[in-house]
Parts: sequence; C-alpha cells; structure tokens
Amino acid sequence: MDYRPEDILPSISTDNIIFGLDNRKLKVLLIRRNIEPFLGNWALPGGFVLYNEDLDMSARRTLQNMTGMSNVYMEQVYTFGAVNRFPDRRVVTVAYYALINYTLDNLKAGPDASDINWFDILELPDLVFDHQHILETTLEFLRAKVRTEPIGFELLPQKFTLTELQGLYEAVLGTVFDTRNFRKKILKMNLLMPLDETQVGVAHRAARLYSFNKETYHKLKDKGFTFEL
Amino acid sequence: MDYRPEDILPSISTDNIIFGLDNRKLKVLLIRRNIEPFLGNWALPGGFVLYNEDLDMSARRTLQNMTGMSNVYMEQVYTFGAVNRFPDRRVVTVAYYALINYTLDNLKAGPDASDINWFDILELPDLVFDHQHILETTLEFLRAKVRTEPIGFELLPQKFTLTELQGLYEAVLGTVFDTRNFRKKILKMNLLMPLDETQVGVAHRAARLYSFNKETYHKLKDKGFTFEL
DNA sequence: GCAAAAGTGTTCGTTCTACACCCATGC
DNA sequence: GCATGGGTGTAGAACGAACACTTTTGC
Repeated sequence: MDYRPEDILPSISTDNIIFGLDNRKLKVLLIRRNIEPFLGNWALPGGFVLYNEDLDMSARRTLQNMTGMSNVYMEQVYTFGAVNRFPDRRVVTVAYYALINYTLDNLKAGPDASDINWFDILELPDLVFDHQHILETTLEFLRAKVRTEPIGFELLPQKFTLTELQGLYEAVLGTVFDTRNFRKKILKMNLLMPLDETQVGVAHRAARLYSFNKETYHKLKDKGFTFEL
Repeated sequence: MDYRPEDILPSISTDNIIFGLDNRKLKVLLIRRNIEPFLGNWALPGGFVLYNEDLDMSARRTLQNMTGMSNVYMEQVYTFGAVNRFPDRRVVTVAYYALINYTLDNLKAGPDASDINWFDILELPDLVFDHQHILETTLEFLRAKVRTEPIGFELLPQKFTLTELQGLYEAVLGTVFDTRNFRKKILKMNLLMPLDETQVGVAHRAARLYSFNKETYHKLKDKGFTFEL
C-alpha cells in the first residue's frame, strides 16, 4: 500500500518492537529494508504517521501489515528524537512494543521490506539508525513492566502450563526461578484458572493446563491488588 | 525570543510538567496563554521543537526560559498524538516532567504567556487542549517512579530533615506513612548522610539535617540494590 | 510550663528463600 | 524399565505493620 505525500507527517514515525516467545526464547521481529537509506539492512518495522491517524493507530497499522494480527497487546514505550538519528532530515520516532503469540505463519514483509524474520534477543544482527538503542530501551521497559503487570500471558497461547509460564518469565527477565516458589506465588494470586485439561502428545507426565483470567485480575486490581513477581 | 518558521518543526512540541514542593504540597507550574488559540487560559508550559535540537533540549529550553534553572532533573514521560488533540492542525507533543526545588523567584512568564503560577495538584484550573490528561498521566508516572528510584530528593533542598522527606512522599503519593517505620526503612538503605547540623529558628526541638548521597546510590545500584519505598 | 515536633523499639504476622523426592507418561 | 519433565511441603530468616511515650526547643 502506498500513501500520498500530503497524507503523511514526514517528521514523525512509529517503530514496532514485536516480541514473541519461541521455545523459551524471547524473539523480536525484524525486517530487511528494500528501500534507501540502508537498503538490505535489518531494521525494526515501522513507518511514517499519517495525517489522519493517531500515533497508536499508526503502530497498529504497521503490525497488522506485518503479521495480519489486529487484537494485540501494544503499548507506547518512548520517543526518540536526537537531531541526527535519521540521515539527511529530521525524523522523530515513537516506539511501541507488541506482545504476540509466536507464529511463523502470516508474516508478510510489507512494501518497504524484502524479508522478515524472528531473531533471538541474544543474537541480534546489526540494526540501522538508532534501532539497537531503541530495542535495548524497550527491553528494559518490558522487563520492568512484566514484573508489575500480568502482561506476560500475551506471549502464550490461551491454555498453557505452569512450566511454560515460568519459562516465559525466565526468557524475558534472563533469570531462573525456583519452581516450587514460582508456583506457590503465582497460584496464590488466584489469577489462573486450572482447566480440566492436560497436555497431549508429550513423552512424560502431562502437565495441567491453565488460563489467565483477565476479569478476575481487573476486579482484584480495583480492590488494590497489585501483580508483583 | 522568536524563532524563524524554517527553524521549527511545526508538528512536534514538548510540554513540561514542572513539579515543586511547597510546604508539604505538591505543586505544578502553569502559564496563562497570551496567544491564540485559547488566549487567557491556563496551560502547561511548552513549545515547538526546533529543527536543530534534540527533544530533551527542547524541553530544557522551555524550563530554562520559565525558571532560569538549567541543572534540573528531567525525564520524558509519554507522547500524545491523537489526531484532534490540537485545533486546526496536527501537533504531536512529547511530555517531560521536571522536579525542581520550589521557588517563587526567577519565574518569568516567557513570550507566549501573560502569567505564570504554581498550582496545588489538588486544586487545578481548567487546562487547554489535552493538558489535563497529560498532567494526570504524568502524575501516575511520577508516583510509580518515585517509589522505585530515589528521585524525590530533587524536590528538596540539599539539606533536609527526615520529616520533610516523609512529607514529600506523602504529598506525592497522597498517603500517610508511619513515622517510625519510614525512618527505619529509609535509614537502613544507607543513602542518607547524617550531617552535624540541625534546623535553626524553629519553635520546637530542632531536627537533624541529612543529605542524599548520589554516589553511594550508584555504587549500591551497580551491586544490585534497588530503592523501594 | 506548655506547645510543637523530634526521635526511638518491640511484637507479631507475613513473605521469601532454600532445598529433594516421588509421580505419571511415552517409548 | 528408563528417560523426561510434573508436581509437591517445610523450616528458618527477613521483612512489614501496628503501636505510645520521652526529649528538646522556643516562647
């Protein structure tokens, strides 16, 4: 999709840091640019804000183009506006991160990209502009947020095991939790609904499945409860 | 000071939420606009970003113009970019808050303002545009931040009493602390240097003065310590 | 001597940490 | 029957919450 120049705010862009969880590894979605500047290099997906869309909408539009997903957890992180962050002219970019249920399907490189791929956050390629810095800042932000709001669930399928949940937090935070203590703590919060279902097709004792109960969370939150891991 | 149109980014502004502490009340600095739109109404101080300055610089420039202060704690909060937040054309604004040592001196209304004043955050006038919303968002941000980073000290003079410190947290967070527990907790962190000085000219037992030791904090932080109130 | 705020300890309950073994399943 | 991860309890330490009286100073 192309846009007419007069519909675009040329000095404001949004960039997306799209996180997914793949086998206990935190990954981020990057595109390979097929336009100048830095044609052929890896970058965060993003684009210019349109005159008639909110900032949030702009970020969602990029995400939708890239993944086909629309009902996704997304949040603004920070705005990067150093004078020379973009070559030749002044562009200020607003960074948003998204937490999605990892998939290899539906990925479309979009008009400005020749390739799209998931990268382990511990094995990133070189990135264009200040995108490395943006990514690091966002990771710090995510690590702080994930410990005080129950957003990690957005990275998991609706039904998950406690071990998967623990693995998620270990991947995001880069730490190790004691299994018994982790389970006690998370179950005591009463945010997880134990299901009458277990894993299937695993070569060991099948784990019970749980789902996160958002309504319960909001009720508890209104009463002063705070999620804290 | 006036700027040439070609030096200005017309779609990007910064707005400042400047906090000060006056007698155990948290106050915010507002200006009365003497330009259209909304001439005569109260607003957050701010202005358009210049082509050759970083976002942070833009916010600092406004603060300096308003208060004459330059070495001030300042931090970006959030960027507000709804399509219709500004009348007639598209302006995205980046909000910064500042914590300053409250003063009535040096306040200058600046070129776009006919008046400047401190307002108790509990008794705010109506504000232009989405400034009410910006202020509320910033207050929430500040309340979260002040509990996990030792930034509250920026609102106090260099030498302060523990009672003043407690009053600061009570004003910002809108809560009451138990004096004994508060003192125990804050002193146990070893971030405060007790001085060989006490208050003078008070009609009661003079309190000991303390100062916050920033270097100690950074050393402890590097070792994994986190400030938590 | 009185008003006003400074300063100080203990008890009890809760939470955090560390730690090891049996269970269920698929192959 | 063995490999793989699932699932569980307890003891000791640290921390948080509640609570009241004496001290110092200026007037």
